[in-house]
Amino acid sequence: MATLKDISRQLGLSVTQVSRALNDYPDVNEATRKRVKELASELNYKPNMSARRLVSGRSGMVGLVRHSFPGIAADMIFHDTTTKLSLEFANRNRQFMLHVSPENEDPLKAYAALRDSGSLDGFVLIEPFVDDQRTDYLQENKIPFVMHGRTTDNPDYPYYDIDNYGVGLRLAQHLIEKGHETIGFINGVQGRSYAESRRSGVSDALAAARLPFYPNLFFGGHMTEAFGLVSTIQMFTGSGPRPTAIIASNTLIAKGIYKAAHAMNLDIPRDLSVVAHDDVIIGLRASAFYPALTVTRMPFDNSWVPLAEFLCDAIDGKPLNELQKIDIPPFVERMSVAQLG
Amino acid sequence: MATLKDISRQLGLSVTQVSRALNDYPDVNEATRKRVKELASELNYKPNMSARRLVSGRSGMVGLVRHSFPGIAADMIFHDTTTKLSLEFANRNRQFMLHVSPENEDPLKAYAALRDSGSLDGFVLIEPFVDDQRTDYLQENKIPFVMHGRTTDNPDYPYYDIDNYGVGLRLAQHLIEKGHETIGFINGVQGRSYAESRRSGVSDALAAARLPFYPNLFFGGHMTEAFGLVSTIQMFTGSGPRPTAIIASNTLIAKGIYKAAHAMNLDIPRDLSVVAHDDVIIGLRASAFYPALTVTRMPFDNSWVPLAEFLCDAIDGKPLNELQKIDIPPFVERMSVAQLG
DNA sequence: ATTTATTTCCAAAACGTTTCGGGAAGATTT
DNA sequence: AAATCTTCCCGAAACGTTTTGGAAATAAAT
Repeated sequence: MATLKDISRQLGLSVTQVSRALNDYPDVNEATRKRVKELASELNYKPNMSARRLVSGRSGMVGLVRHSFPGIAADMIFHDTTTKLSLEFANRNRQFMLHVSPENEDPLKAYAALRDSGSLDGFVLIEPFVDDQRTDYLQENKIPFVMHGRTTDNPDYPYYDIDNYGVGLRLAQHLIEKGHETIGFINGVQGRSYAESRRSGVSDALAAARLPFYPNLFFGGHMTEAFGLVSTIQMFTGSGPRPTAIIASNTLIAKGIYKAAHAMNLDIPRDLSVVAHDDVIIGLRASAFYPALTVTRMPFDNSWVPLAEFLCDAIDGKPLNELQKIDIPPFVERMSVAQLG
Repeated sequence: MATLKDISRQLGLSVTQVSRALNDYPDVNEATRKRVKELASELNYKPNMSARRLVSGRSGMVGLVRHSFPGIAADMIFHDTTTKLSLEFANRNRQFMLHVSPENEDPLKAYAALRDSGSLDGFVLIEPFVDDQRTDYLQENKIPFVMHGRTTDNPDYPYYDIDNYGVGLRLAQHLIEKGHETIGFINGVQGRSYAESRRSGVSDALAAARLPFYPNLFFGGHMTEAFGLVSTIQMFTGSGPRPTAIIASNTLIAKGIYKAAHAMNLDIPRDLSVVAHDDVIIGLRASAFYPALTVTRMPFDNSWVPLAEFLCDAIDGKPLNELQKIDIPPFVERMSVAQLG
């Protein structure tokens, strides 16, 4: 409720000087600064954000836009994302807006509307597709953003990602080293860039070993336990070759594979080997699988700090080369792979 | 980027008149209004929110504050709440801020800081306790809010709630009518107002039938499947009387009861009857239990529209009596209760 | 004694909108 | 012909900051 004017009046100073005192400008007497700050905290002065924004052109707010869809309430990873990002931004004195847009609305419209109205400084983008329209649009309109993932190998915008190509490569190589030749792969949704990168990695590893990539042993879809289970059963009931090992794109899928193996009386790893990438999803520890699951491991939680930091820095105009990071998930060998031959 | 001034200059009008034209004031010629609106949309004019806020004193933004805690990522109901509320507010042209405050921070401070800085018009409060500090604080500081639930029976602030006393009463009465005399109750966290109300309902129903309320058959805690399972087993392995029926405060708990019964070789409903309140949590349909679960039923999803509406209306100054609503969950009898005696 | 720095301050403009108090022109009533 | 409505418009103030371009006073250097 108290304004700069109130403080300046009570202290016999100008509004200017009060503002400068509070913002730690050098050209104000230390004694004055002290008086100002004391009175400010006594009056419980809080700068009016709207006024500050109006003059600075910044809102101090960042946002995340997502389409509503029927299963949104069940999307734990999205939930994790929103809460953790909100916390990270709060720590950086930025406010976090969650905008869930109606299903029928153009997603790009939401970005523009939020930015043009001056209420948002930038965005966190999640779940990129290989062919993603948002990056072009935002770049054209000079709207700052940071991407969780990448659309291409070496994009010209801020991002945090993990080496998904390496994940696919490493997991496949491990199975190959162990003598496997008929390898299944249950991946994430086709078109999602992380999924395509992993696919390339797997594909290149197989090609390098002159092993075939069987189309009927490859599945792409939403990474749930049910999807892993159904896909595994299809691999074993179809007409094509049966796999001796399966690569899972996350631990939920791996869980489904374990359940399918159990249902079909297959022993892991004797009859079927399994490897996966482990995002360290809550309530699902790869080391607690039986037998313990061999994985590449990189917690999702490692993303939030760089994402928040990069976005804040991007808004503040830091150069691009300091706003990009790729983590390489270490490989953790456990008990879920058998040596063949 | 385009401002009122740009439009006024191009049209040879005053800024005033352009503003009034766009805001549908009556004292502007229809022809003029049309010209203005056309040019505005052609220039892709979006009113600057900061400026509008500065003069109106409102921000057009509402928020939800929650403490971070270790299990926050697993809290599906909270996730449901945030996404659905964000959507509802977006539909009402309000923006939704999610503020997850650090664990060590005073929650009340966050409310004050957000309000005083003029960046938020009001709050949605969730998960009230019987002894909740927030309502007093917010009312004292004249900060608008709406409560999901109630702290007392007939509070003087906007809220949406269900008749939790009635839920407890109805479920207990049903078991009593069926001849049950030794009834267990697995409730939500003690001190949460919905849990205390249900407890009163159950307690009153038992008292009216002159039946005892066994302390060792009563459990209160976080409503998870694990909690239901463990509590049930404790009821049957303790030294006190064994229940013939259990009331569960939600369907997750009921699921735990079913699992415990299965593990202990108890048949539902022959050896143990179960009733529950059903919030219609995603992925857990009471009608798909085996045997189908008898419940009082009121979807959580019914809350979002009144909550969003009440908060918007409260900010706009509507009278209190139009901002309160209590839904009464209908009773749905299925197959999980046996007739005794 | 004059110039040159340094320190500490301020008035005024600017950001983009809404709102208040009129005012001019034309139409309608006395 | 004068007075009274309508209709349509506008200038100026206000909201609370930050920023710009100095200015006054004192200290230091010439």
